[in-house]
Amino acid sequence: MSKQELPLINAAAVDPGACCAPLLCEPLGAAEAGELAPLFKAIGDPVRLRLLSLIACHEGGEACVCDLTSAFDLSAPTISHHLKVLKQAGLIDSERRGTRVYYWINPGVLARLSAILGSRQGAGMVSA
Amino acid sequence: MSKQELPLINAAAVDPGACCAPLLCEPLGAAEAGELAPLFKAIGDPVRLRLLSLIACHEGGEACVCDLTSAFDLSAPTISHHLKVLKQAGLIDSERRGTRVYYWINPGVLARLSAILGSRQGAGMVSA
DNA sequence: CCTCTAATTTGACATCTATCTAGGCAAGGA
DNA sequence: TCCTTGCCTAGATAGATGTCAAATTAGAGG
Repeated sequence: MSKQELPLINAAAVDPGACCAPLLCEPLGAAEAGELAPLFKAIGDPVRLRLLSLIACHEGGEACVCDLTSAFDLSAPTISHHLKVLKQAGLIDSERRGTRVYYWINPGVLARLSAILGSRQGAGMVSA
Repeated sequence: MSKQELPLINAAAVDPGACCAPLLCEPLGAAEAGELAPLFKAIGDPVRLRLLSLIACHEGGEACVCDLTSAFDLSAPTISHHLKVLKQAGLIDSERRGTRVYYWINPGVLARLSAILGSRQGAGMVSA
């Protein structure tokens, strides 16, 4: 049915020079998959996806926990838990400043994930 | 610390015309997050990530279950289960041909995810 | 009609996860 | 020193998830 749409992607995948979407290029090894999957898993939760977005879009590229908590109907410990998951996955980083803790996005990781899913673009151009 | 790297991303985010990385552009709404998260969750498992890659890279852009099962140290029902998850997420599609069932990738969905994570490129160009 | 192969469904089980309440720790101000 | 604010940790619990063995369906041939 939708097989007719595949050539477009595969054309990019076969491209020898700029080939950079492993997922569509060559079969992902078990090791690589074991490395990548936890990253996708981390953003595979609505709360964490929104947290990531809120942090990225917040003024100055960083947000304190109090800003984030107020955006959800969840308890503070729950938000804290999700932030921990994102941080352990390497998607965000944090720093305590006075009484507050600020979080910001680790932009390279997101770009890498995008490149892996995309057919080609976004690999080299975004990271730098 | 890594705040110095953000402006690049944000520059793209502020771009009024081509702005298409919601996650980095504007805070993701709960509804959108609830729609996107299951997709990331589906690829947030090493086995499913490899399955997706195996299918995409297989000759002809499609693979039968027997090809896939042999690549893992898992029982057939388990593979079947993961394929079902991927299919229900809309990432793959399938068709029975004789005694075998063939799976292929739904390329638009992957491109969309890539665009959402990427800072800009890959949004409009891949979908067509 | 029986059998063989390919794939899925069912049911069970152990593990993981999201969430909460209660309590603790750190920084700053009275 | 004591209180207040901001955030995290610990422990508990209900529900989701990954896996397998056993049973079931679907197609192709004897």
